[in-house]
Amino acid sequence: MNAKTLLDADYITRNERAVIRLFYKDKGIRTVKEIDDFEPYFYAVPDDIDELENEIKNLNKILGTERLEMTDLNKKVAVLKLILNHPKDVPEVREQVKNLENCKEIREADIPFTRRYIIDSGLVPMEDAEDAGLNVCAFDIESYNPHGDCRADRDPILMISYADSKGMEKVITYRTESNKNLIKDMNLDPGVFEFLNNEKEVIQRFIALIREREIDIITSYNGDNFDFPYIRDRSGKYGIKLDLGIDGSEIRSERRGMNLGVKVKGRPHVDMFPVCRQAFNFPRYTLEDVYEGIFGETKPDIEARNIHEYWDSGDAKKFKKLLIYSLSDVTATLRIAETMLPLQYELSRTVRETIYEGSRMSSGQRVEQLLVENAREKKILVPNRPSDSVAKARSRTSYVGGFVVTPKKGIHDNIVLFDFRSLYPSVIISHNIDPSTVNCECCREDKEKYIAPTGQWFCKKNRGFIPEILNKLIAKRVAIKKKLKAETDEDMKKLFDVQQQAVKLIANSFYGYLAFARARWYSKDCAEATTAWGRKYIHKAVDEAEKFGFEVVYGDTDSVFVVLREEGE
DNA sequence: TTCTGTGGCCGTGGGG
DNA sequence: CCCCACGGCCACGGCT
Repeated sequence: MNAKTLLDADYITRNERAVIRLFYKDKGIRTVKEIDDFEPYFYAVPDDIDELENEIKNLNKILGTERLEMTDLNKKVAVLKLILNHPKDVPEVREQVKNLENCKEIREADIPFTRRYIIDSGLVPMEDAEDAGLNVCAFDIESYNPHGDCRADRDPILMISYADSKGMEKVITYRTESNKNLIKDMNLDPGVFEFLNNEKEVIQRFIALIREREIDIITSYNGDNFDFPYIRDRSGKYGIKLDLGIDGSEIRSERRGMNLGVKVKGRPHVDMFPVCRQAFNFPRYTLEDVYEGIFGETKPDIEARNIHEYWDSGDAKKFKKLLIYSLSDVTATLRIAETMLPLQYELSRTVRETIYEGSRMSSGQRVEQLLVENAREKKILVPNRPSDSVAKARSRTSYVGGFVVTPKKGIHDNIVLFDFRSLYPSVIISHNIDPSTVNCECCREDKEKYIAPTGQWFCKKNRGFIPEILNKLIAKRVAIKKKLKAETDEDMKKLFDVQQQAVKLIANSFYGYLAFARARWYSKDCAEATTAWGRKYIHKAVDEAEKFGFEVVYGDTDSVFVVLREEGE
């Protein structure tokens, strides 16, 4: 309860200026810090910097310019930093500047304002979250579905279940003609099961609970695309504002790829469905399957499509089953959240992203975020995102094949799995694999360079940006593991373990990032060189293993399965 | 209120 | 005429 942690950040407009708001939990108290002296900016790469500066003088909404020398891949370039008054002006101004005669291209004009602030200020969201006494809750709704699928314009919410990290559990529902005579005979704990008069009261009670319990993190299972939109739509019907934000603002849905994300201001909503889908490799990701996959236990379940029957049945046993099912869904969600959040906190801290964003990021986005942050320190110009057509063309190009060993048929005992994904970071570091060092002019005639099996060479004179960051990450992991070994306190051990896991996850994603078609720092040459060297070392390891009587039964880009053959077998 | 997924299939059209 | 590069379109999976 003694620490201060940054939960969320946004900006508002005051007197036509953007004001950043930082939502903290500080020694158990909510605080908001406002920053009113940070201005949006981006860079223009000129053909002729004097001419460009002249052209820009004719544009409105630019507060000022600054000449800077920055690095673009392996070249030094003079750029103009354009400082604006308000982030909303960026899209318009960047189009104008892009079209100026002396502007070659614009850079870093697509980094959202609050993210830019967090990067530039060095803030670490979720720092010390474990000591901030965060109140976490989970919620889940059941809705009426006599027509099969339920639709918020037609079918009411039947109950909202709630559970929080301080031990409160609730199923909030309402009396109807079919259940009113059952309730008193059901022997339910009135502290858990609340029967109100109607759906509207249920929603109001839910909102009140989030506020009264001073919830800091709201978790759900698919709340992004089901529960929150559903409650919001039903609230609208009754004229209730779903104002769960710490500042009294309503929840907001935003597009994130093909799905939605639901944002609650200052009280981050973390949806466990996308988190689990990314963290585990299960055939299905229903709450039931994920719960069983993680904990090895089944939970009480009823067929979702029959919920309306349980509600309408007028049968005490059936109705109770529905209540218990609803409660079990929310306690399962909370348990999953409590298991998954520590790593999510750490991943967010590692890439310095709010937990709302961090918990919804792909591994590629995490790597990219880390690179963008480090680029600033090193005065490196961040490459632009590829256009759709460039990304599509990239993903169409074929790659030199990975390491493949045709599976040996049969059932094998004593299988040992060698995972080579963890090999790639050291391959990248030790051969200085980077978009700025590949086939560099400075080493063209030089014998002293790293030459990949695929023919590309990598600079030995200048350290690449990506290998440097990766090296820092690996060093960080070694240091954490050292601390973990020496630690005796169980809580601290868990924290260190999560820290090293987060670093490992991100470090192991660098190779995939280089091959990722939408990456700013995409490099086919680098990706191919990495796997080619990787294959070389795998073959070496396999040959060694075979000398000692092991046999490779299956292999792919990432791993090799080896068995030990007995003498004479 | 600067940012928006990804991969596969299929029809089209231009170049060899 | 064939091939392939390109762009448009669709589905994916979870909640009830």
